[in-house]
Amino acid sequence: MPELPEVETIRLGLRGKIVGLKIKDIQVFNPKSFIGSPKNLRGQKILKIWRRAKILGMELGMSIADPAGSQPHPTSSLVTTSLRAVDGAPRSPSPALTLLFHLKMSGQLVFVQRQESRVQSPANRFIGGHPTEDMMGELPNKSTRVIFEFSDGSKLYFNDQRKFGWIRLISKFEIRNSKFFSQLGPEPLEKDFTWQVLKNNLLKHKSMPVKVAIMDQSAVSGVGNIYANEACFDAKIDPRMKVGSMDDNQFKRLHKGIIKCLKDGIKYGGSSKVHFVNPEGKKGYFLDYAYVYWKEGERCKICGAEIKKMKLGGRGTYYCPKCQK
DNA sequence: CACTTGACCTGTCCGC
DNA sequence: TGCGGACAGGTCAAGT
Repeated sequence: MPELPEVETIRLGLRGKIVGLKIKDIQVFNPKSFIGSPKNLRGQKILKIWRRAKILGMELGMSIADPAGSQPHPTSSLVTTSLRAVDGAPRSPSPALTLLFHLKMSGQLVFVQRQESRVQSPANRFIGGHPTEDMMGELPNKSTRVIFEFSDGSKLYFNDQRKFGWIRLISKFEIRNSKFFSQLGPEPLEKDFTWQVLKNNLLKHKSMPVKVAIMDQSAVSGVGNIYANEACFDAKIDPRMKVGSMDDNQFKRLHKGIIKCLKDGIKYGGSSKVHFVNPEGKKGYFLDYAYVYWKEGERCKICGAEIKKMKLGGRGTYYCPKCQK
């Protein structure tokens, strides 16, 4: 599910709520959803929350004055093995830890204040002109895989119907050295993401349909199926077009289209086809403003032609046959 | 080597 | 009403 705009929406929503909170307890209902040793979390404070591609990170720390911090650091195989791997590296008694979240297809992160009722709250907030809509029922529900409880009594629910998502507790060191992070392509909303960078990275896959290529996270990070469809439409490029036969103008339009669609995604609070909700349990409205994704059989908002669907690289692909050539 | 398929899971929808 | 199959926004490994 969540692509860059959805993960960013979660980051923005959680930022003001959980930074500074101390983790009191954690419940793991599905072991595969949490990698690492959950008990290492007790007493850790959330210092910072960041996003890279579709990954959300929470930096943790113990305050010196905190009695919990003076407890022996429980052994985490993940943490200790990698620290030992560096010869001569001083072994910190309590390495700085980070929680990573990948929501994959159906993950949700919902924050609930202490004793806050989960009944429908008044629709008094607006995103993109919409009253926000509460999508959550009671929590926990049958998709709840992990619950974080903070010392002020508030809770963070990790719900994930399909169980593809994961939470991983690792050291900062491992992040810096992980193959996963080093292979990620540029952040599309940073200024070093130029059209030439996009072109060079995509040209690794000359014979690939462009829509499939921009979902390669090493070419540009954070674009998934929804925004790949919309970016091709915005750029007026047939999603089947081979990367190798694109000219510079098309790369420039595609570059612009990717950025525009991702920014719109964030502006409208993400896409909620089925699962996505923000940390308040409310849906996002990007799909109300989308041109092709999930619009098969509808009229193109630009030219009136019928939006078509096909399969490309195994994924549902939507396009306007008249606008995109 | 480039690209596709299958696997990981649960739930929904559609046709018979 | 029930059953089988296709499909769903991500990513990795295995296969062609």
